[in-house]
Amino acid sequence: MSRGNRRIPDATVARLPLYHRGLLELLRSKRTTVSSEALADMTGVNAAKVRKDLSYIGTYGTRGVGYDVENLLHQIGRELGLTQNWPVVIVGIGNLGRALASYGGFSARGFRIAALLDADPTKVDQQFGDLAVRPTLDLAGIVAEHDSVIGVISTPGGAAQEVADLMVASGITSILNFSPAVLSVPDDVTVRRVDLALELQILSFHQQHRGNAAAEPIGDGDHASLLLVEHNESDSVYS
Amino acid sequence: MSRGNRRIPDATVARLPLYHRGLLELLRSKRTTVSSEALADMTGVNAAKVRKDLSYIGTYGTRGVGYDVENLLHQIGRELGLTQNWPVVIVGIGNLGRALASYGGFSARGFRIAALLDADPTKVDQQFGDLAVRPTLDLAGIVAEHDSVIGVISTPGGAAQEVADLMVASGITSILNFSPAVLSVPDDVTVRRVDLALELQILSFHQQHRGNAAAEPIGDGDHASLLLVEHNESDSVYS
DNA sequence: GAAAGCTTGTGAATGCGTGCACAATCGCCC
DNA sequence: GGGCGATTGTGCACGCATTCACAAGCTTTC
Repeated sequence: MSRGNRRIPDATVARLPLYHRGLLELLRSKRTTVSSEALADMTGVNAAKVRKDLSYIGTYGTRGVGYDVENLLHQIGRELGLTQNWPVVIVGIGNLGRALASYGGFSARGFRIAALLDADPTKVDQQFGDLAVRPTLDLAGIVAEHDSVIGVISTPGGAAQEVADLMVASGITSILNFSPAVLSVPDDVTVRRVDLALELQILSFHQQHRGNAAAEPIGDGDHASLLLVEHNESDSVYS
Repeated sequence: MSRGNRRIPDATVARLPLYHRGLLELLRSKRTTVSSEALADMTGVNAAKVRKDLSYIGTYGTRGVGYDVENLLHQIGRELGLTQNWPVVIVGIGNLGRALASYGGFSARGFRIAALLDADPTKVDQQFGDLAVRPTLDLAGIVAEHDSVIGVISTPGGAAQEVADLMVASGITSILNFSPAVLSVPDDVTVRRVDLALELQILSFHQQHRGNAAAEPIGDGDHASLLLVEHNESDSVYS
């Protein structure tokens, strides 16, 4: 909407929050303008890429000077929809759900935790901060009370699809999924998945393929001794 | 090493853990073979992409039949280095650090939490599960005791670079960074960043650009009323 | 033992993202 | 008021990733 009419590439969307954070920092240190190169250094991005990214949302820079910090911050915030203070509902109040519930970074960046839900009756009514846990089935009612709720799933993998279905039925169209499950949802629903173990496994790959001479993998070439660590999802961060 | 001699593309590495998890599930349900299409359905990936990804690590399929679940699981696990039971050290025992410490998914997938560290003296010696929190400065000693430690940073953003420097100095070459800070490290160190607020902001973008008729952004075109939610990183998930 | 039916592995085409390089433009100074 | 240094915005070329399409190859059936 407004100026930037071209479609914004996904890769750019993923970096806009990075610039937003960098600009916030500059604002606090009273800088009024910033060059693409300075912003690039702060965010670990190539300077040309910064300029191209910003060009998708409009022409807010001044040649020979740079970008006005305050204005650019506002424009990016508007593009990202951070002016709206989106209500967030967290389903699954295990270790991770609790950590998310007390995460200052959410409320500090345009999000407001509207409710904590859990299907376990022994968890219902427990108090975290100024919110009490409510039964998962209250979801539809809560969504109806707010505009454009964003759903967060921090249940074990086994319950995730069920929760997602409930979210979709309640009218939620944006879901952040912390469970290892791969969710299937209608096309008009956006799901982002954050998988903690997966990230470690990717690191493991790099560690393994670095020259580091750590012990060779066990059972190389002989997979009779198949490693099969138990796969118990119940006593996890989710429950 | 061994068969797959070609370099494996990053995009493929990021998907291997997905296949690994899918295969684990198949193994539990006693399936002995699986086609690329079935695996694709389970993981939400295109079938041709599955085959190409797998072809990078070797030729383990049988035409007309599919892949042997047990063998493929072993091969992917070996490629990812999951046979090694990597020691993981978590620095920053706030809400998130605690959630990670009790995360069953880590120990269930080839990782073992070797130590919990925090710079705050009031946190030191607190017990979580069977581990006591130790001072951050013990890091070098702990790394020396183990092979190929993977570092996890769950401190507030302000302390992250300092912790990263300490990790690098201690010999750690793989870091998982949950803080919002952008770390600068030597080229031979791999850093992956998981930013919870960033994920929500990406969702916010999609929500905003969906046709949904939710209220237009406040202060459109007039950025005098700049949104400036307070940016207090101290009372967060990290502390 | 030949034919039919699957399924893999991969060549080739396409699309997306990245980064260089440079013209266009601005502010500043003399 | 003109020249100079700085910085943006973007055309273009390159490389990586995705997807299609199909030959190669295995198993089963008759």
